[in-house]
Amino acid sequence: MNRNIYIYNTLSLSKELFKPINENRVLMYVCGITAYDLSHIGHARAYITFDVIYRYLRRLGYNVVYVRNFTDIDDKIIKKANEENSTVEKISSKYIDEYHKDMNALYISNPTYEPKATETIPDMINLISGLIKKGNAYEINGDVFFRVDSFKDYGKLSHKNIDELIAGSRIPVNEEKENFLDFALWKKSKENEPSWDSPWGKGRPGWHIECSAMSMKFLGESIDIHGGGSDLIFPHHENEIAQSESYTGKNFVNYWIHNGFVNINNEKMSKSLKNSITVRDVIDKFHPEALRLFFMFTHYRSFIDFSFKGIESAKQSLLRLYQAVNLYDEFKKLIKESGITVKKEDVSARAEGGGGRTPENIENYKNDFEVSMNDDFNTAKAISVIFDLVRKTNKIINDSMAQNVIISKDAAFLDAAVSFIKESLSGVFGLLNDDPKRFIESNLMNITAGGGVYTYIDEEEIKKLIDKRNEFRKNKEYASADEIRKSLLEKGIVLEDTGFGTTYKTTGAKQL
RNA sequence: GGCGGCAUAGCCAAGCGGUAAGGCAGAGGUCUGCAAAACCUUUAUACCUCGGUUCAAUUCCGAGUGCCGCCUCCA
Repeated sequence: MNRNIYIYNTLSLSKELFKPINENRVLMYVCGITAYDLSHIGHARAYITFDVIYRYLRRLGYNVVYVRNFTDIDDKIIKKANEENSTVEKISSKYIDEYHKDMNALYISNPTYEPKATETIPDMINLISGLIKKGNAYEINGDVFFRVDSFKDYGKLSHKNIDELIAGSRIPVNEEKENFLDFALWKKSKENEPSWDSPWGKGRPGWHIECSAMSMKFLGESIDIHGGGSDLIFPHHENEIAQSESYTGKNFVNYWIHNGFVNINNEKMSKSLKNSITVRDVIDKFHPEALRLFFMFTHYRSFIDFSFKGIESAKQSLLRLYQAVNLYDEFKKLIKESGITVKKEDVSARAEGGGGRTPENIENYKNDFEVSMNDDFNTAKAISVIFDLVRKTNKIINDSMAQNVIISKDAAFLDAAVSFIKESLSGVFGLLNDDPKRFIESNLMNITAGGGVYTYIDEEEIKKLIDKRNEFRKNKEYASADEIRKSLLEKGIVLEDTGFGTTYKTTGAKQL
């Protein structure tokens, strides 16, 4: 296993050789959601990105301790609770449940720990007290703020300088604070808000402090990787650094990893633009793995423009992957049952019709795959290695079936290749969770309206017509059979005669 | 205003100093009553423009154009 991973570090804005603090253990923290609404595809991208990183590091033999938190106390949750005449606790636990459903549906593996902010309040209070003692924070009437001026490295992650931040300020200065950049560590609670006792009276934690507290509680004062969406760089992660490093005097995080945003029509997805798409919107219509693969095709740091057309394309690619694995399974069955001969004499076999193929070495592909993943988790490149392999295995199988013979070197390569395909797709990318045969069949049966156009279909009527047409076909009355197919096509229904009967799908272009 | 990112075939997207991965769509072929599906083959000789460095640039540097993000809660 080649562990020379290069990771793009937001701190240095460059790729750095990854060296974990402990030789065989990786400490990783990823900022989770604020639980007040259904997860959107931006969340999906973030957590799929880190899921792949998590899976890959484990595959390289690292023992990864992975923490992904929940923010279950915050302004937005309080607002939602008020709107729905509910409680903060009920709202957050509801959306945590929904989130888990989505994560499971997307085959995102469970982190080692999933702490909630509200379970870590005492740790936060300790942290804040320590910061006050050290002069890094101050209290004003029950609120506690972090004194940004006290941390000389402020801005090192987002590469901003404090003076310019002040000059470019878009928000009104809070007169109470010493400096408008100072951020809340502890907020005095208002009436009817959840609150906790603290040395500064009843209140609740500010947002940033929770991640520092949870990271330190579960992983220690210094960790290897801290990740999240690129929108968290400033101010959230910048603030985390300030708090944590002021408190411990140690380096908080060695590698900061941030994933790029999901755009809709080339614009940022946001609630205010009313263009946000939930995970449910996608997986109601497409296989969850299509979303995963859609993300894998683009490097995690790039923007990605979401469209159902793109998912459709990814779905087709996914089908190709399943088809390849299925073809192999069928082929193995064929070898067993009927007689495809495995020839040992490579030279003569190839002369007879092996196609002059040069024997392949699976190690080259494995190496290319690893080198790609080691280069800042370049999944797009790694997946292209897999597709190369797919073409090779399909070809070997096709040639062998046509000639009724397979040379032993090809047979060995084929076995090794398919097992690598399966293992890397499922192990690293989290794909191929379904049985290939089932996946393919359900896909052909699937009534898809391409491009997001829904079509009304009278299923009974179509089934009757299909039966009628098959009668004609049995009697070799092909003209009448074609007539039925043609009439359905005009309504946007495509018939397909497959090995397991006649199926149909819609073109999505026409309305019934 | 400050900081940062991006611009590669019809679409999506890797590559980032040695002459363009991969996917989708399209075309041709194999198979099939015909089709479809599947599989194979095929698809970039100005890599936004103009300069520069170099034996060599899509890749580095400079200028320009066009998109986008952060600077406010946000994955």
